[in-house]
Amino acid sequence: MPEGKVTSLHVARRAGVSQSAVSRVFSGASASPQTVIKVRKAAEHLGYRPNPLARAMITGKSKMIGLVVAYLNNQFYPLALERLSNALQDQGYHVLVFMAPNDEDAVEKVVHDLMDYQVAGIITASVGMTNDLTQRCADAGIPVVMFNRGQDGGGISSVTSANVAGGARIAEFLIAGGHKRIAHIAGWEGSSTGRDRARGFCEGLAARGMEPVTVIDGHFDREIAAQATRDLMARSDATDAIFVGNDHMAFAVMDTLRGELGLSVPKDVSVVGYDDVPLAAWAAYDLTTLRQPLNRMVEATVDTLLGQITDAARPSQKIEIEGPLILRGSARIPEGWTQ
Amino acid sequence: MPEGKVTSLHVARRAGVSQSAVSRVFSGASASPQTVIKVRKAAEHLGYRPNPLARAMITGKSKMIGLVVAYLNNQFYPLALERLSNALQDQGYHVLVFMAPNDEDAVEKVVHDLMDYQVAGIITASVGMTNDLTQRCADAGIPVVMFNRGQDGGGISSVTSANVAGGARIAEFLIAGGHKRIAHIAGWEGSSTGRDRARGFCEGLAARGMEPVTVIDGHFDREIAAQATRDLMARSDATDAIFVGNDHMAFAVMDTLRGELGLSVPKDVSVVGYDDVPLAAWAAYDLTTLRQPLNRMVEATVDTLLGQITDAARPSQKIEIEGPLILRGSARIPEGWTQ
DNA sequence: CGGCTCCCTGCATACGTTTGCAAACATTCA
DNA sequence: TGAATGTTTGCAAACGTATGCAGGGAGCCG
Repeated sequence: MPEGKVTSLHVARRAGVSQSAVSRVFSGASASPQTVIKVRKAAEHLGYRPNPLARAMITGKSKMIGLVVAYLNNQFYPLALERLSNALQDQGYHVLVFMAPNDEDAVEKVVHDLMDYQVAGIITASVGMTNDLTQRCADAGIPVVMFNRGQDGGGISSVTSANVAGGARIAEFLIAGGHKRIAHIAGWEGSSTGRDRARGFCEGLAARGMEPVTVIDGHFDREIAAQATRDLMARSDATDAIFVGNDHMAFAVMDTLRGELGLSVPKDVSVVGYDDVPLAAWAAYDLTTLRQPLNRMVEATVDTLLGQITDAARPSQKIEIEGPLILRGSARIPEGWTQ
Repeated sequence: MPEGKVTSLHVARRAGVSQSAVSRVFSGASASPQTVIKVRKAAEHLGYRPNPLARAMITGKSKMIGLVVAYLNNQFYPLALERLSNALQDQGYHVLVFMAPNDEDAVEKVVHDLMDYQVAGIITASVGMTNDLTQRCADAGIPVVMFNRGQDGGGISSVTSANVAGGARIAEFLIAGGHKRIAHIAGWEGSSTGRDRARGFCEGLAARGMEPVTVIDGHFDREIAAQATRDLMARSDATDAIFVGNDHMAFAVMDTLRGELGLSVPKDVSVVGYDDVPLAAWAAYDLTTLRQPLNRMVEATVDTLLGQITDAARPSQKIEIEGPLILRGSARIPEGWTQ
């Protein structure tokens, strides 16, 4: 059995061929059947494994995908990470994870680090990028896909759920449920996701001649959402329904309503979230929410990214995936409501 | 401004020195102050950044740490990942994430992939490794630290909380609370963590002349824990307290007790978990649990790993960190109980 | 049988760094 | 002033792979 490192040269010697031949066998270039057999056999005997770093040096592209993510306390993102990583592993790629606070400089620094590693592509989740930065990635030949966030500007790919439609759907649902004073604790206004859901929701209400009691920015943060709930319920006009910009905040809203204010959900107030993270289905919350189809979003993200990696000319695309409203116990269900 | 790629050679030319000089400046080797200045200036002007892959080729060690993790649905692990990644980023390292089901072959495959990337070290979380495999890593000069899991065999480092002591502490607490029929839904028996907590718990009971009503393996799984709860409560001897092997399962136990069986926690049954993930503090669960000091565990993990990386001779160590019992509303608090 | 094409193959170079070696230089001390 | 010592520096050889190029062989057709 072999010592330390075994290289393509060792394999070549043992197989009685040149190093190039070994390289060609393992990089899928053409080689005669006999050569392939000889090389494979020698390689197996020696326990040879191609060195991906050396390969990356030559080709300029490593088999790594950079994943930039701001935080993992919202259950949605760990799951996305898990699925993304699995899907990419299946395709022979590996995930280099970077945490980056959601500010411009930090993201820029992180992306530079990623470019140093010659990643084949970048996925950002819950993180924004300036158009300037995405342009520089494009110049470097590194495709970028934004996951669960969009960008108005130029040619950057993104995969989101149909947030505007989702917001509108929830408006429709709450109105049908007979709610009269509906409030919205929105996602962070600095994110397309938060803005789109809010817009769809307000448009949905307006289409039926209503408007929200108020819209408060919850910044996707538990504490802020909890405080927003207190403020909201302290007002004189009794709010009877709250659409919360994501599940993570919705849990805080429910905790505040029930635990702190002694209100009943949905008897006193209906609560609807967005995401359908696993926790939403657990009995303690049983949250009615609009599902983001995680599996399909991950699939679309991987497809788009790998597509752009193998075919640099492929144009960027903005993919929106519709998700269903999941009816549970946190919001009154309109009579005769069919999914 | 520079085009495409700028290498150390470009910098060398502009600074009027040799390429080696540039390398020495950036790798921290000795160089005269004037050379350093000339090189730094030229580098900045050109926007030079050393290529970490080329460096890894030569040195045999990349600035990447492999992180192997089985699943991310237990909130504890995403948080650990987040903290680990941040701590390592601060030290100039980056995290290569691999998902691996907890079986021997899969882990072996994944570790080989990691070795191909010449990672400087490996952290496994919620994943076991055979002694044979850790030996091969050691042979390859790659230190391994197991996070939240131990290993009986030889020289492998691990960082866990003091699971035996924690289990015993919970036994003490539940007995002091006057519970008479105490059950344990244990963590996976295949994990040191699960075994140690169970052992400490049983020993703690025994020390006070009690023994558990029953011990069921919950496999760290929600569904299995829920079923265990049903089975448990269907028995004739009314269980009045359950110690659950981690919070993730404890939530399922509470959901089942309250939502499905209509029991009250803690009036009918006290529930105690293990981990103190953020969700445990949320009003909907308000779970009494033994805290694993995540920050200190992460710190110890990073210290140990980086220590072994910089000093290959450093012996492996098994670190146990004690955590406090966090009193909340899911278990009856003994009168006069002081932390 | 000659010429043509086509497929394999080996040679040599390139990728961007680190590092051993020896030459060059500066510094100290006798 | 000369030798001895220590510090910088450049040269060149690695690290392990991919790939353009040209030579060699096989096959086909006339």
